[in-house]
Amino acid sequence: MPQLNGGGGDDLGANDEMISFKDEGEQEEKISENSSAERDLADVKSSLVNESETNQNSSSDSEAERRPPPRSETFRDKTRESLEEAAKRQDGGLFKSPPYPGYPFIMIPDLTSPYLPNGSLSPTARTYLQMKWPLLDVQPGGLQSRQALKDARSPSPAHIVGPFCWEFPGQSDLSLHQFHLSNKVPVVQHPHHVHPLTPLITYSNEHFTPGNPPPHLQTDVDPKTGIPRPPHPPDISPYYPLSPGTVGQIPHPLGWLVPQQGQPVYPITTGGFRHPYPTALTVNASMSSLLSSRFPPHMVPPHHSLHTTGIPHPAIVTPNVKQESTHSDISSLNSSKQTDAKKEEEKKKQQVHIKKPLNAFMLYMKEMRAKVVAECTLKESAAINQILGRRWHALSREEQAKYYELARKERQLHMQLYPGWSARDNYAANQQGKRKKRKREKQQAESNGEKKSAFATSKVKAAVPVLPLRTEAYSTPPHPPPPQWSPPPPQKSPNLRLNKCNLSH
DNA sequence: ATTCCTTTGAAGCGA
DNA sequence: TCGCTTCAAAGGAAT
Repeated sequence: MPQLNGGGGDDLGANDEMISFKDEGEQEEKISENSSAERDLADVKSSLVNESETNQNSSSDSEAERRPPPRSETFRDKTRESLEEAAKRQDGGLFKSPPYPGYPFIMIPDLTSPYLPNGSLSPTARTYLQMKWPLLDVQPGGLQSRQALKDARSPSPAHIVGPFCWEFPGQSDLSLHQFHLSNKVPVVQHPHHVHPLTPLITYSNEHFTPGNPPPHLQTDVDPKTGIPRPPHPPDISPYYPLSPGTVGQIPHPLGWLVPQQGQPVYPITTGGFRHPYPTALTVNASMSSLLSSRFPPHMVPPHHSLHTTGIPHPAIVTPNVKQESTHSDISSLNSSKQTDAKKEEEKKKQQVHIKKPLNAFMLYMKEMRAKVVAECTLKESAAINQILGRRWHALSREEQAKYYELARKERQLHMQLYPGWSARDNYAANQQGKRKKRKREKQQAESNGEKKSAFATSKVKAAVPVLPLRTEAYSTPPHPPPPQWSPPPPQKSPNLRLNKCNLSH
């Protein structure tokens, strides 16, 4: 693990960590991105050659099919214009425009040591926290930034890192930049998607339901206990953000993504948050005590999917709750209550699923996915992940180190939260070797000469357009690839579906 | 409805 | 210790 200069000690910010994201670093970031994009491009081009040679029968008009049909721009343009105008007016300059359209506002400042030696948050960390939790009040030291943050908490969503995002029915494949506001967060997001600016470490976003009432309408009472809760869980790291059940306490960054809610999530309450990870990588005392009191040392009982605040922890997934409970309730009326109770118990046991902490790459993916999606027409995660994998390798050591460090803290916090948890638990939980067999079969098939991945030979691949390629989503590359650019590492399984990525670079 | 695909990294497990 | 496997996320596609 590379040692990061997390100290900084400079109240001006951790410059070393901001290289890629500060103003001048934006260029570097662009270069980096362009390099990776260029490399992607090169790969894709070569793939194109190969594919066009070997797969000439592939459909060439599928891209046209995939494209949304031309439609009236009036509403969208008007909306965009008015919103842009509003955003321009309200943009206090806190968040600068990204290098190019389609580049989300992503800043990864010094994650290793967000605290300055004096104990205060470094500006970059503040920015990061602010980014991750736009509504979070991370007290800055400077008056200016304080004011900026204050502005950011103003009721205007345009201020905030806030991705303005409207999804129009049938426009899921829109050129995203058409929706960008001043902050240009290129997200057209399905309601259940996770915005790139949401905390990286959201173990489970599935629970987030846009239909939740706005926070200010929430009764701040624990639904289970009926005991009033503090507005913010004081001991929960924002990196373990509140899962859906928590939306009531803390406005979710995606709050404004759901226009139909119509309820602004502002103003927000301040304070209550702490450092993303407890100082010195430990859960603070109060949290530890809470954990120790609520979490058995070896396993987390089902009801402990609720966190110390009664908030379900994002790492705990309780799928398939749905309406089955009601079914069972009904059936319990007819059948033996005891057997039903037993069944429910077993169900609950099965439902509790503490997910693995995300590794560095997963964190990176989570953050960058939306960006790649915005840059390309790709939507298939498999293809996106290929690109992300390349970009991951294209990252500098320092940049990767940030994610490694983040992942390390993630694991530590996970360990603190679930002392008895083991990855093995999730092994057994799923199908017991099903995939093992499949993979073995697959490998066997590969060894028999079937070298193309199933995906590559699927209908999807046939539908992947060779040409033309969508160009409108990409802007002209602001910078040529850096001279130090080096070819990407060999891919495990090159996939031609990357062709769907834009090649206009 | 479920599984696959695809990526990297962490962790488990058998040899 | 080594090598293999699973699982984290993601969502379209395939089954």
